[in-house]
Amino acid sequence: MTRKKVRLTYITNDSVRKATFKKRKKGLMKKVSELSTLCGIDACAILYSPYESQPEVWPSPAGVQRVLSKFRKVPEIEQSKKMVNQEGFLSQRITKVSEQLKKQCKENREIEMTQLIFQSLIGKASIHGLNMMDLNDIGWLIDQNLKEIDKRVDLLNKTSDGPQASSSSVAPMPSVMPEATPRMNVGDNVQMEANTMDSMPRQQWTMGFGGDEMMFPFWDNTNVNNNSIWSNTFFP
Amino acid sequence: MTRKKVRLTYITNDSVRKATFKKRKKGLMKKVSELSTLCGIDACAILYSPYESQPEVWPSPAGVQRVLSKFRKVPEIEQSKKMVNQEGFLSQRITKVSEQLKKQCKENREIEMTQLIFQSLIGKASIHGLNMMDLNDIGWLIDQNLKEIDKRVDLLNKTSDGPQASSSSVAPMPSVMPEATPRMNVGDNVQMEANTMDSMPRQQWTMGFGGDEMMFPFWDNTNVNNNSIWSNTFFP
DNA sequence: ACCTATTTATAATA
DNA sequence: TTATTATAAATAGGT
Repeated sequence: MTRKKVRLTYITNDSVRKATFKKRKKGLMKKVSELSTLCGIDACAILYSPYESQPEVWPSPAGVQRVLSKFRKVPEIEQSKKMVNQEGFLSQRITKVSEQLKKQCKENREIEMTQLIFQSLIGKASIHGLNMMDLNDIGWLIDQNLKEIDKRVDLLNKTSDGPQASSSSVAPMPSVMPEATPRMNVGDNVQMEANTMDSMPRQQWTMGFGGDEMMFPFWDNTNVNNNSIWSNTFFP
Repeated sequence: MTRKKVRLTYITNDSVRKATFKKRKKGLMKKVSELSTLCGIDACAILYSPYESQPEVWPSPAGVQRVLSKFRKVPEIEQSKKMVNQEGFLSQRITKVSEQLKKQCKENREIEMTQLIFQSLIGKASIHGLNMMDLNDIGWLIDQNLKEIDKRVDLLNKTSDGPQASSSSVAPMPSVMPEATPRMNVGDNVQMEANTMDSMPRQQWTMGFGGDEMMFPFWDNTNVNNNSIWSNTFFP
């Protein structure tokens, strides 16, 4: 897990696999040891490797036997109860990584749109010709920024009433970093699950619409929320 | 292991211990899973916690049973052979950390002595009044630096014979960093083992002695190497 | 539960 | 193989 993000796949190169095994075995044993010490629990680990004829265990043969006898006393059906089996473990991870992916996509989207806004402001790009989805998101972003600004203005007004307005009571301005580039670190072997977005109708700023009314009310609201050219999986 | 280096001791605070258990259990299971996948080996882990009535295992009850039956076939005596038992594991770690400690002390010593030299050169300190051990080490350090310089001079002379002496063929000068401060990261609960130093007689520069002869040859060489005011556990 | 400053683990390399 | 180094991952303490 360094120099490169590791691909969670069988290592075909023999020497690399052996080296990895040695390193990770050591790390794993250390982890078991630490967990056992820190939390005062009974634990054991057993590893079979092609490099040793005998299994390698933690904490000791006797310790393993003790834990095992404890384990065997429990009926099979009971065992499955609170157990972390491989399938459950993997589906948990898939869910989690999918969430990460969604979050990352959203972040990337925000950076891209912010970039676009800045490019526009310095005349290096134009928002003319953008599609509705992009415009919508840009509007949303600008809205957010305006809200932020309002909040800060309020805060400053309030704090300046006091005898000694401590500047530290004001949250630091979020940096927008026009030079930032989108990141996409999702190299994991995970399929994005079906779109489960919860995008909501939102107020528009770019179009000059105010209040809570929807723009283009002649559109079907139930469809606006899902899979239309106006919305996407990114915001809010 | 973050925000603070963790003390490898039973966590007395209940809520903290539980939180730590949850986090580390997750991490451990992930590690076992990865090791199994990456290296294609059979492995299992079993944890007993006061938080669940049943043991928590990886990869699955069946998987555990399979590994266990394999394990139980091996005679007890054989099991101990290549096994990483707790005692062996800990003594391995102690040895390793002791080595780290020694290395760190040596590094600190080198930084201190280098600092002293620089302080001397800019008139902020004087080497007068130092004890023999310090002087000896300083001499050794200066020797090393001189050797380094000679090596570089040789290299430059050689490379400048060629038509295009690539400067990249010359190793970068080691930075001595007069502002560096000694580090001491050894907070582990490890006792430094008995001094096993292998310090050797060395040439002196500071005293103006040249060649291979020892200074003060009337001293017993066999004692000079170990536990004298002339030498310590640091250099070489 | 989430966040982030740090510590650890470790992949690639020498 | 062992050591070093640059990065990714784990996680302690805090919100």
